[in-house]
Amino acid sequence: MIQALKTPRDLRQQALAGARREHILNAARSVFIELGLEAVSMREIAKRAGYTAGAIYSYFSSKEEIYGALLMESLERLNLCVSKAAHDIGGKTDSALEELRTSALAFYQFYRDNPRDLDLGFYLFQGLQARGLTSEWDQKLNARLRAAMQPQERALSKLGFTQEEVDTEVTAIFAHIVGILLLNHTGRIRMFGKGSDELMAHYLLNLAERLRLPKITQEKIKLP
Amino acid sequence: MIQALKTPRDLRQQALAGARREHILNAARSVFIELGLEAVSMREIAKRAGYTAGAIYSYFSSKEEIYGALLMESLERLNLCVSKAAHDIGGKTDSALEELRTSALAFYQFYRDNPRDLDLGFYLFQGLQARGLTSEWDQKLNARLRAAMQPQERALSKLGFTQEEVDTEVTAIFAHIVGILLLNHTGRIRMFGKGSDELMAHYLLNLAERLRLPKITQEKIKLP
DNA sequence: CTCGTATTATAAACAGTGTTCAATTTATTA
DNA sequence: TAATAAATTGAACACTGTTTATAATACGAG
Repeated sequence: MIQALKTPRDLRQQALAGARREHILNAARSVFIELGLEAVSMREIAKRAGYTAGAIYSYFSSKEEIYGALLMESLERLNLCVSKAAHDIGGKTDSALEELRTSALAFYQFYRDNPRDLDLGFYLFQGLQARGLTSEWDQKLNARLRAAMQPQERALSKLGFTQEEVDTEVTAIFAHIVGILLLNHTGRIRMFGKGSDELMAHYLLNLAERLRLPKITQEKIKLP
Repeated sequence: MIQALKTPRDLRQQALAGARREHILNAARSVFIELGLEAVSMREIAKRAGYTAGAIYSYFSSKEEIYGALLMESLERLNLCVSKAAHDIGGKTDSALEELRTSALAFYQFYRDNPRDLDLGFYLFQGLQARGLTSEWDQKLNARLRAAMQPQERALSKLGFTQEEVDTEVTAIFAHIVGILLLNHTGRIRMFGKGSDELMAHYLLNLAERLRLPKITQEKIKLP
């Protein structure tokens, strides 16, 4: 029977299905937080949710899609964290540089203090499409990640950079912070006898000086 | 029968075993290069080596140990590549800054042009001990990775930095390059509409300016 | 050359994994 | 209450890394 308009019953069932989906997501998050990414299995998630492994596939098309949903949540928290920090400092100072530093620092601290979220990000962002996640997911996640950089972009704009320069600078800052986080996360940072906080502080200080540099034309440079 | 000294036969067998180990390693490398890290399985390696999966365990104690051996090879190539670049430029200029840039660039280019090696590094360096690799492996791999930074350290020393400062700077450079590579590798760099070469060029230029900065005391800074 | 010993490879099994699907139970409407 | 739709199961499938008893092979000693 074809039914174009949704009856009240369909709506109710849809809501219930949504709640069940959320319930499974909670179970997945709990096992992820407790046991870590590598230990997450469909059967373990199902056990905690009071289900059988197969049942989960009525609500998620794959395990990776669950990861995707968890990562989306994570990025949402990141955005909350960063924008809150930017807002707080915004009221206390009119220095765009301080805003930039605070936003960058908040980004760094979020992942420093929530290593599981870093796990998830590193894992899933490597080969989204390779893991069966559609490019729709890719775009959504990208958008939320980039949104977390927005306070920094605004600050850079205030500092007088052109849009082109803002893009370059924010990417550079992002790369550096991610690099520090990765080094710290993999323990490889001990290789140099440094701490990630130390490195981050060093970078933020240098940042202040670097942004007063004369503008540089990069067009001439072509790496071999 | 206890035999302290090795008989000629033992030596011969040991050599043969070594050759077979190398043969298996070659098979593993070929499947890794062709199919990628995720597609590597013991049975596939065994098939290419003309073995059965179980036989491999006479030569490697685990799959991760094969990865470890491959990563060690990879780091050896990296070292060759970087030190060659540093040596070549060393003859052409007496500018320590150019040496620094060239070494850093060579490091970047190696991984840009050999994404499989980056795969391996990212995968294995996350949780070496978590994957059953002994801390002996950890130390060896760390040493080879750090060795690839040595030309940069030497250049920084020439530039008059103290050992403490050299450590900080080389770690910062390492972090930044790794960050760029990760961004590029995961495709996340398109998020900002930039290319990794562009970013790297930008960084190397800024590097020139940054290193003329007045020395900074970081001790005062404590991140919350 | 043959025998007995070591070395080496095999094939099967084990305990997992993600995923699919026919069958069954549960819930809701007519 | 009967018919229909939705939700859940449990078994199966094709994998994975790893272990181990068994069989095949190579090799030196007599």
